[in-house]
Amino acid sequence: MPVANADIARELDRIADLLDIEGANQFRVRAYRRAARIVDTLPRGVGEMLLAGEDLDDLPGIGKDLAEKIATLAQGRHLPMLNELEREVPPGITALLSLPSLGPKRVHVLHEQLGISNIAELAAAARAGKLRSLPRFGAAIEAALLKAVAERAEQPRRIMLRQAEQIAEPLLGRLRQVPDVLAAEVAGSYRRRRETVGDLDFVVSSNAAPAVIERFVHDEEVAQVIEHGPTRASVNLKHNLQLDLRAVLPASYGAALLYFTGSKAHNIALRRIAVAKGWKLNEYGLFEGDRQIAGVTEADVYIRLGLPFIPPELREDQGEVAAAQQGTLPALVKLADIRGDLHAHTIATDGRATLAAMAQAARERGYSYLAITDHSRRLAMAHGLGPRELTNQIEAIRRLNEKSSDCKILASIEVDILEDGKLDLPDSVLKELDLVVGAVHSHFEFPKVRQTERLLRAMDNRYLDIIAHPTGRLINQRPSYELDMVRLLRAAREHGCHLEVNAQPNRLDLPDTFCRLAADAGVKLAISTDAHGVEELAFMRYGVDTARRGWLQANDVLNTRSWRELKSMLRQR
DNA sequence: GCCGTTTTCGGCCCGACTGTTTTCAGTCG
Repeated sequence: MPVANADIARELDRIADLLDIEGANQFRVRAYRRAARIVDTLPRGVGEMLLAGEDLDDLPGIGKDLAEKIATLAQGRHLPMLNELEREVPPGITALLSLPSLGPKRVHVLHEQLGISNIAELAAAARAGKLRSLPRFGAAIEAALLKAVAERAEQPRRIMLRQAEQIAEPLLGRLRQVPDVLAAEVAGSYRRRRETVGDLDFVVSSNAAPAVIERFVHDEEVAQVIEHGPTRASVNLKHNLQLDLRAVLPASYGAALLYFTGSKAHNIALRRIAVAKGWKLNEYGLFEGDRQIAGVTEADVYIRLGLPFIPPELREDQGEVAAAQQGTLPALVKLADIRGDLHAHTIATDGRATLAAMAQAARERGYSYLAITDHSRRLAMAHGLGPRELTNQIEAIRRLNEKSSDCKILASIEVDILEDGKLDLPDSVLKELDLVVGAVHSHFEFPKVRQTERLLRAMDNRYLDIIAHPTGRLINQRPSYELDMVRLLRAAREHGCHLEVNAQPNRLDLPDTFCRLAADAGVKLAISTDAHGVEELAFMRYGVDTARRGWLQANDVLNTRSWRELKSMLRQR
């Protein structure tokens, strides 16, 4: 049984932590952290890559030594080096690093001088007042640690992008109203449109930074000020989310926006380019000696570095810098490219709007088509349609299309893929539809091979056009079922079947990394909202965000096409 | 530990803020 990439990455991070506490060379520590991140973001399993005979040390940042260690971990074997480390440093000690103001140096001191190796021991020592006399400790840190340990149970986790929007947008609106604020933007993973957000990063352009910061820390949403200087503040919001605010002069706004949008790895890649040219890049600009040569806008900085503008969604150090240098950045799909929606429900099953209302809403969005995809009968909790009800709905759709022709309603279905891979409706019914969307709603627990073959079997049905929410994951709630994505993509390509990018904010499924893999495999994707009400048709933009993070261009997406073109790409009726 | 349009050795991204200090180390992003 191969070890999951995330588990390998965790081990590498643990090694980095232990080395760090031991006082190892910082660049060695960094190499392990970098390797952890690389493994964690690989679109494919390490075990799988090794079986295919691929060399891990072809990956930039992975050399001979780390390649061997990763291979060992992938086979579920122990690293002698890790055993060695754990003899010197108790393994549980790394948990201490998660506490504020505790880094490797102070944790090292705690262990050396007081023998502390876990959070309980730390709390006891803090209560006894033993920490304040340690070097580089004091009464303030001792108190902060006691407080942190007490609050540790309610650690906030990353929240979904849509939730973050609902907190960030009103705040941003208020910030832009402040007189001395010339411009303000939310940067960070929010601007990169990651599916979840760990904190909010606000960047402000102003000639009066201290006043802006001062005013902001008194905003009604601020629960606690963590730190507060003339150009920067960190606060906790009432929503239990941290917000970092940074204010710079207009001349530095582009550089600051670039810097705080990240990702950190992308920034490092850019700085390396700057250094190679003998320059320096920081949040104030690009500098030749003391002279600023770029930084008013982000594009400025990129151009001066010899690169085209790189959209925030691509800034993950996943090859975008090299692509920019070679002039092969993708022209990412845009919301305006979308011409219709291929997954939507009505009150016939679990939707909240009528067929007519959904059709009208699609027309108002300027769509050329909307597929009505109610559930099939197996999904009893959604009052799934049987053959007779579906036939009635097809009739109703035809009548609707006769009345109005500017937005075609497609007769479709979200048909259940049964546990053996058969579809939940007979072919005689499916062939009457304009489009067939299939989905897994049961037996998420199947092992990988069985689940994969179930989906391959479903694709054997010549009427299945699109597999909806292909991994089945719900963000922060339910992991993906086990699935061999490479095998699925290969089969989809061979069968001319397509996959969905479900735009529901808690699904975003296919996830971004798999979108990229799908496009590379030549599989076309439908970006669909799975709307259960008229307002959810607006979720399309989240699907487009995910697609853009997956490097998709308009050509990779089915519903950037007219219905005529799209129809010719569906499977033969 | 990785890596190479000056290098196979000697570099490796950069700065703000805090609490500890009496000039700065450590943490954090």
